[in-house]
Amino acid sequence: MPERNPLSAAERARIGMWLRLVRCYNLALRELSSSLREDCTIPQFDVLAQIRRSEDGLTFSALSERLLVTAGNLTGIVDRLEKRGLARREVNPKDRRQTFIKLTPEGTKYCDELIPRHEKAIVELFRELGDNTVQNLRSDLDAIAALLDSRD
Amino acid sequence: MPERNPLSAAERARIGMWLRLVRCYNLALRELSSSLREDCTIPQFDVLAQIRRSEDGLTFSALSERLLVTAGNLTGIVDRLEKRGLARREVNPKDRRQTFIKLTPEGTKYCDELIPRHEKAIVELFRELGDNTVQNLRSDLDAIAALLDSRD
DNA sequence: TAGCATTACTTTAGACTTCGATAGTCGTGT
DNA sequence: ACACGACTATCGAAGTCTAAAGTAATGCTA
Repeated sequence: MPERNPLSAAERARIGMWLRLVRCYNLALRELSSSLREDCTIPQFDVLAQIRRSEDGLTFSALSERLLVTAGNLTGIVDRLEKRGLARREVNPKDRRQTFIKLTPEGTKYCDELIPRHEKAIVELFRELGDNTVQNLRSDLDAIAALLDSRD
Repeated sequence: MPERNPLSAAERARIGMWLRLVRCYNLALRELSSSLREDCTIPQFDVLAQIRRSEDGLTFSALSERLLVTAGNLTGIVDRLEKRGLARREVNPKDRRQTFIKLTPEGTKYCDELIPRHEKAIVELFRELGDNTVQNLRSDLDAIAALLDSRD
């Protein structure tokens, strides 16, 4: 009998909220990745965008924290960016454990064309949403992020 | 000069909203998948949960629509569930192109233990969130989903 | 009933993802 | 000097994901 301990309305509301968040994430991500498809994968784009906005490049562990992915994962992504001539590795001479990931000049040019295009795609995707809906979502999602950041 | 066409406040708000949504999704997904880790991957769980709540099983294409993944992807996931003895394939005798995915008795037992546990993990993760925050998020996310569903 | 488009699943190739193990490197304490 | 523990990036295995091509079954239509 699965009804042994039925959920309260407040509990069901939280589950429903999560399912809706997952659905929105997946639907939007599909649109956005198909709008970049010919140029770049989303993970590669995320790495490029992070490096672009930081002078002097970023280490794998710094990138790993910002993008919420494991460092092992980044190895492959950066390999591919390097192979495309968009990024390069540069060992930190002060601490040879660390490797900075930097943009090549082509990578910088590439970013300056691609980032505004991607931002436009995001804006376009949510254009019809009411301005106050957007504001509410921002602050409510901030509340969730604060909750989750403060765990362990 | 990347400042050629600066974004309006409303545009920046939409981009910020999306970035927050991505962050919340990733943070929460990490917690939830680690709470299932020893038992099941999230995609396998999603397939099990869908089949569990539908009598007579589901076809690959029905599952594909509900879970927003490609059918090619499901082949591998169902293979693994079959190998674990939790699910089985059953060709539709009325239309031999279709395959129903059904739970084995062990699969049903497994679901009835795992699903409540996963629901509890979700509830626990968002417990501290205010009830009206939850309600607002539900309806605002519904607005996004409606927007995205109505595309092409 | 022979051809043809459609539908449903599988396969393939390439990319992403995690975890756990490994190998260098650094700093510290002895 | 040197051992120890901590940190950093890489590698390997297993799983997830997509798009595109392949295969099989079905249905339409002439």
